[in-house]
Amino acid sequence: MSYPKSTAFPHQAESPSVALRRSARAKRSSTAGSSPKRPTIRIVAAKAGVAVSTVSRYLNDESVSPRMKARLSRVIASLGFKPSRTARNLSLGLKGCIGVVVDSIQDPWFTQLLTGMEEELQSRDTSLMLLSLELRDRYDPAIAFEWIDERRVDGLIIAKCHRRDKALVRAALDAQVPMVAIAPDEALANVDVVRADNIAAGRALGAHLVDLGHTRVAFAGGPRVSVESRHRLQGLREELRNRGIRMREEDISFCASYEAEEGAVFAAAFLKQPVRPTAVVLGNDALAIGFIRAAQQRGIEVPANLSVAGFDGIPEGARSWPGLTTMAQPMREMGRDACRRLFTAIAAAEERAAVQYPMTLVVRESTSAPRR
Amino acid sequence: MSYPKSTAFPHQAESPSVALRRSARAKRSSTAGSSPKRPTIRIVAAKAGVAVSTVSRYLNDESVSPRMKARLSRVIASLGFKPSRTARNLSLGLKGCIGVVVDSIQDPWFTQLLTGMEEELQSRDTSLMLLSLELRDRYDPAIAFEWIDERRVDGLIIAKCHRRDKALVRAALDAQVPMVAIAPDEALANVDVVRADNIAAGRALGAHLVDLGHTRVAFAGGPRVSVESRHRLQGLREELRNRGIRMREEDISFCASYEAEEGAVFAAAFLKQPVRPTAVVLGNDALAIGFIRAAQQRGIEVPANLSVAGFDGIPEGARSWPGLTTMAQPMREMGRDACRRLFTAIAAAEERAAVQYPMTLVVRESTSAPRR
DNA sequence: TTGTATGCGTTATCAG
DNA sequence: CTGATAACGCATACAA
Repeated sequence: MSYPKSTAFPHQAESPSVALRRSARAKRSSTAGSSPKRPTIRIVAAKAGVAVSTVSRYLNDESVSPRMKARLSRVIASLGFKPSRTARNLSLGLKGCIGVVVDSIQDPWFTQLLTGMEEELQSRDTSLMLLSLELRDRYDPAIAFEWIDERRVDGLIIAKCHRRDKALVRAALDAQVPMVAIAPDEALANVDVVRADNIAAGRALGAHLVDLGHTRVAFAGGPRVSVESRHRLQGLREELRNRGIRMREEDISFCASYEAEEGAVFAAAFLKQPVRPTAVVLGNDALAIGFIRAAQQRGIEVPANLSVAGFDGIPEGARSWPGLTTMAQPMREMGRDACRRLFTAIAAAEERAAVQYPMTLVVRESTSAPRR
Repeated sequence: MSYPKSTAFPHQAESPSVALRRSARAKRSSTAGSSPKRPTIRIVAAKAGVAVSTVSRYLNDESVSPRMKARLSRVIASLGFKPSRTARNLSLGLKGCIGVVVDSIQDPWFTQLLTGMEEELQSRDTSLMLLSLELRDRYDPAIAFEWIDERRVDGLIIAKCHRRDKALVRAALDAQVPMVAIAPDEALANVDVVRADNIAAGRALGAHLVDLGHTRVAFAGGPRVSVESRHRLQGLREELRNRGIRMREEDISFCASYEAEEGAVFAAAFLKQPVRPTAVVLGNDALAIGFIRAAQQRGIEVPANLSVAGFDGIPEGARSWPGLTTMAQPMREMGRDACRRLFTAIAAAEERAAVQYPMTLVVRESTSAPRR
């Protein structure tokens, strides 16, 4: 049943270009009518008795007389004509393709974003190229630089832009490749930014915990440099203070990354304390999930012994037990918006802007009133 | 801090085509030297003192004299020339883009697959279009049909092809759009198929459980029509029988889908039994995760009271507690292979094939010896 | 092996 | 408002 290695991968022998050329040749020679050959703008023009330029205008500007519109509309429908996006792109000097860069495609946070982008790209008939910066277990932005240098993409979306990506951002800026950053870890000048309102989210989560009766709350963010984490902490701290609770410095820490493993690492240290906070807020859901796993491993019951909450609202948080209380980002909408902004930037280099989306509190089982 | 709705979405006002045309116009008129204008094959030819066709051949056939090769290689390097993929595609009648269809992009199973595709597509400089068949909460393959009818993609990869997708497969076949199916739920004729060896995987998991000392094992698959589930069960059953254990019909069932929710539904029924098996194998990891959540919710300890295992090897299974014992598929490699096969199919309509990849046992915390 | 000429399907320019 | 024609950058018959 298992496959013989020798026949399982016979596809590397031939270079891509050679293979594709053979394809085209075959297509042209096989005039055996097998392919009905799609109609072109020229055929439409001929059948309508007008010039191709008129058809082109009809397709774009619409600066055509009503009578002409009606006629062309009929001819196009009867022919089933669909303009060739490839030819259009060649003429316009576009690629019909945008690049999407992220640390890892596997990140569930990104997956939701991608769903939003999918929606928007479909309606534009634009394709995308994906790049995981850590695909091969080490940071490697080389391909992104190629995209920029060789203008292989019409624009760039960079998700969770870190400090280490600064060179990438600069390259895109220099090459005048339009770019949108989603939830960058740092403030970015001259770049469209789409992110959630983290300060407000921190406040909302703080309110939730205070309402439950907690009086000592810990926070463990992602990397210390992450502005997202700092804002979440800021909001949390503000809300607690407004409610008369002052966070202790010893209850505030930062993890090496936003990965679940680091949440577990933090848990190991945190749970050693003889007397500890009754609730802990992690910098994101992944950290929280890693934290809860480590806590359960040690026999700590969540939320009976300890309330835990996160940020992002990834689906995984709803599938585990206890379900994770979190501040959810409107990821799908943010993904759509990032695409829209990118397209307007591609169309015309206008002024950059930054938006903030509100997050919504999702209460599940990982938070409860503290034990008295 | 939160955004005013009126300014958050100013991007829908203009039609995509109008916007893009403005862009091109701007580019051409702004001859202010801002864009260094990438060199073309014609410029290379001129600088090398040869015909463009020679350069083209150098780029593709390589049927060029060694001296010419050396010269062109130098010129191309000095100019930093990169061929335009758009122009190449137009000439070859290709799109430079493949379509990838799946029930939901959010499926972690698919996410791993996508990572493999990413690798392969990068090296080919090909982009992709994504389609979630259930993006808008109901099955809607309309866009996939458009891709096929309008030849908007050079080929199609369909992940987890179900019975309901038969019309799609037939349309692609009729339109002669090359296609590769990954882990289809049914047997498919005339289509390249990439899947894991589910029978062997079922056996391996059965061996693991018998080795632990289990003598009564239950199985709950995905939909009854799924050939993947049936094969997994078949392998499991065979291995148990070989070890002298006969599965009871009452211990075999199927879920309405492969989603976590259905695992929880099954758990509700399963856990009602006064006397029950000491181990349960779910049709995939998602079902197993849903099952475990429901079990924990009812105070059942896994694996102390019940061992649980799944198939697929999604990352989430490693992040929960207890970690999920599973048969892992080489998803990344399968994603790569699917792309490779698609490209060979695009290059030349050869005979179809089917491969099976071996799965590997990953033992985590959700399985243990049964309580005596 | 190399050069010439033409085609791929669309848009932009400039007359009419 | 409409038509003719030159790009866009590359591939390929065919001839040399």
